[in-house]
Amino acid sequence: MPKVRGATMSDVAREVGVTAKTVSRVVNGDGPVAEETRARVLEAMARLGFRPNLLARNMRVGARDSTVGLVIPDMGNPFFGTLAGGFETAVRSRGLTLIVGSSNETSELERSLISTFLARRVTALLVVPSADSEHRSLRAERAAGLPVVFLDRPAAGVTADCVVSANREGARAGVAHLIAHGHRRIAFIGDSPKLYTRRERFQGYRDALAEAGIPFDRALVEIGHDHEAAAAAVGRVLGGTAPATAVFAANNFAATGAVLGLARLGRRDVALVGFDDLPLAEVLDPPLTVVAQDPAEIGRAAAGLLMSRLDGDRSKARTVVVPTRLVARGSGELPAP
Amino acid sequence: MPKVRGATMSDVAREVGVTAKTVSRVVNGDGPVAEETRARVLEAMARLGFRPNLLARNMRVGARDSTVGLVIPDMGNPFFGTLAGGFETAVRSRGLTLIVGSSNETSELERSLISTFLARRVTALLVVPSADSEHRSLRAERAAGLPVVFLDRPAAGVTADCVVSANREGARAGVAHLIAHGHRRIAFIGDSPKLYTRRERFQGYRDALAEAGIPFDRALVEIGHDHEAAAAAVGRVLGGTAPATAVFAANNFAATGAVLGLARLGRRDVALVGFDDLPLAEVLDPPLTVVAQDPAEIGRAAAGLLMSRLDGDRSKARTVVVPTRLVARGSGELPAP
DNA sequence: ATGAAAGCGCTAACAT
DNA sequence: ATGTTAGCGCTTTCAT
Repeated sequence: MPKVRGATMSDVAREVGVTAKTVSRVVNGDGPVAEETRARVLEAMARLGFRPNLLARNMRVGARDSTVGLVIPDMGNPFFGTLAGGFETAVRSRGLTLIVGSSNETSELERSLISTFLARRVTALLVVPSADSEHRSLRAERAAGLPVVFLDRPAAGVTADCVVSANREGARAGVAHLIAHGHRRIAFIGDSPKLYTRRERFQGYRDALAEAGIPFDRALVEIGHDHEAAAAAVGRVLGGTAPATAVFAANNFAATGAVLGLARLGRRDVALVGFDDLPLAEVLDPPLTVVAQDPAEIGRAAAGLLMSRLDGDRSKARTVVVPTRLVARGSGELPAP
Repeated sequence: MPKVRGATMSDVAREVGVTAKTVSRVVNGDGPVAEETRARVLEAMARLGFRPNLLARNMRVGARDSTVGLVIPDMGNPFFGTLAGGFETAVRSRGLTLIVGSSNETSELERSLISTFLARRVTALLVVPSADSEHRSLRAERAAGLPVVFLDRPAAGVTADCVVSANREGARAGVAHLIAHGHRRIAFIGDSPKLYTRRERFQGYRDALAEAGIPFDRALVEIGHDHEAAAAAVGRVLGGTAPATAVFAANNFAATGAVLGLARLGRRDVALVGFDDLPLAEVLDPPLTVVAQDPAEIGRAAAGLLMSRLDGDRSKARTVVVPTRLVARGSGELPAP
């Protein structure tokens, strides 16, 4: 294993015939340094390929590591990727670097990642909590002043800052859109009810029905964890004596599954609104109407929350709700028969 | 700004009435410690909420920081996200943490990120180089033993390990697939020729034509940087006196643009093969045939390369080519008229 | 304008 | 089985 040790300040100092402290002054531009000395130091730095060791600096200064730890379920999911990107861009100017890990929605990996991040003395912690995790252990860290923000879903076990989408209101708006086009039999296809986002969106669905005075029908509620399950669910809600005329798909998989299911059935008369946008939504036939989330904004909001905490804001935990936006493209505007 | 300073080994030691070194022994389980001492140390650690400071440890041990710096153009792009995920999973067991930054395809941000990572003394550096960047400055780091791997595209200025998709061969296979279905007038819609991946894929396109003895026709080559441009390009190659009967879309945008363009023209008779898979490919009508890349495998391959370097492999720079896979779904199997 | 000494939190290499 | 000393690379605090 090669020693990758680079030149240190002392190395540079020795070259020039000064002390490490002088080099430090040149590097950080604080104390006064003679022009000629500075020049020679800079020259030696360049010649030796010196890079100041940021970790040693942080340690001596007593600062935490200039990183923010982010735990997301899956880096390949563009929702979380975009969120991370929005956050990173927003904190970059503050000199913070993003360190990420994916939990695969398991509480074990999540715990282990958080633990690593804390051992690294991250400046702040951002977590998309997995379904079954709890975070009592973070109370002490929070009490000690470590900013903690939960993303996309609130956490169990701690009260902490949190940024979520307007799931309930977004779903309400999506379903109201279908109702406005004359539908009264609207199916809901979503995740398992144990998921926070599904519960919220389901509430929004019921809100919209209630507002319009449409009775709730259990038979129109289906679970579809993946494409195929959702496609099958579409078949069920479209059958029976009082079939649905419209579908509200409460997540990405449900939406694409619904598209697939409708295509297989050759049904071009069923209205469809999905929750969360898809890159190909507009090339579908008909183009898919969705309730779009704004993951980059969730990241930015988290960054804002975090930075205000770093600036000394000790007020009680806040929850930021990031608005969704109804994007009407065609599939949701099919009229009721 | 709150002091988030946690308990140190000395704090724990003082509590128990031993020396820091003893606590260190307990934490790292190296030297011998009396059962009773160990118990009391553990108790004190728990009580004080002690977390060993990994950064201080790495510094003292003379190890580099246990992170790998990864520079990608865009975290929201699932290709890079999946790549990062594949890498992260593969190196996790080695105790390496991923630190990421996005360059937005700009050489300035890329340079700045690399610089930050080097200042943090990352264990290794992974870069998806932006088009106009050059990395001469990394020669010294490489020479000093820092593992550097370029991803998706080779870099200018340094010879280093590199992992890329089988762009040329993949494109060749995709176009050959169209030829096998009787097409002889096959359009190529892709990025600007200054991009490495486009150049490779274009070569593959020409390889396939040459193999089949089909003359190359400049008029069938179009640039489409985004959906709309690609959709428009489709219109052009389908017009004229000798229109295309099939389209090879050399990237994601070109592929979705082509789908859009064909839909707008109401053309269901034109065969289409895209390069790089899409989550919705199978719900399109007809389902989209693609040459799928394997971003997770690119990440894993990079991890493998990297770890062998960390294990002392000093052999000359290697380039790993990750195979692509033709996924026939329907759009590519439409027969030539 | 520059330097000397001490120490951030931890551990290597010795003691004892 | 435990403690001492020194020092990783840097910066603080005081000198000079």
